[in-house]
Amino acid sequence: VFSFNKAIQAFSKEGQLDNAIGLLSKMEEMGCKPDAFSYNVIINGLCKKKQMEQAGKLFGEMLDRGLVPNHVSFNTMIDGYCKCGNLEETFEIRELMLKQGLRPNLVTYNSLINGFCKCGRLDQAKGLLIEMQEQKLEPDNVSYSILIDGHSRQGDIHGALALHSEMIRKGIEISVFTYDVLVNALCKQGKMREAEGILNEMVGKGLNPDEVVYNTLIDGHAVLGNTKEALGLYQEMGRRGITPS
RNA sequence: UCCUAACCAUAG
Repeated sequence: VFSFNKAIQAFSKEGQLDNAIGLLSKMEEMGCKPDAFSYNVIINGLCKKKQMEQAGKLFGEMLDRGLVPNHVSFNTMIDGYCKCGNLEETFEIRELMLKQGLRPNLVTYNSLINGFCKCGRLDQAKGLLIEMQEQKLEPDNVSYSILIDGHSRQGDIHGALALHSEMIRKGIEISVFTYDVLVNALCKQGKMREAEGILNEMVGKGLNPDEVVYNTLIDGHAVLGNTKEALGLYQEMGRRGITPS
């Protein structure tokens, strides 16, 4: 089963989902029962391609076969529906999940919060943040990155920065990824000085800025027509040993 | 071995 799952993973990664699905019957013939993992990988591939009808079909097939879906199975489906903007379906999945005796976990909430943020439904996203805490789940740096980005997309830079402060207050780790989101939020508002302040903050904390931070800053300057600054940052990235893509 | 977040790239 392990080997077949590896192969299914390989096909899925290449986007060759038909071949991956073909392996399900093949492994069956050879006496290897596909497990939830086998299905999860393929369903995730379909979700990434936004083929939710197919994903739902396979999910149903998994249940019909008597396989027990796990957190990853449900989270994958929820994320898929979120990415397609079909938030209604996520409630159905959540119900199914509870019927299976599974409580939403951190990834479930993060996926949902992302879905609502990307649809501009920030209030509901924040409601989910509260709900998860009521469930004794602590939001992590992913949760906050999603929300910071969500506020940024709505043009609410103050809300975004408030979340940054909240992370500091709560002692939640601010990763390079989170800094990328913050820098992007400021750049999108044309607040280049502040954005570079964040860059300095991360360097001050001993974190290594990555290529994305520089891409973000360079793009911010480019949009404003600040060629000199953009070029300066390009050179700075070289000095830091970052290879531009 | 499987699930969640960011930039350039929903390119006018």
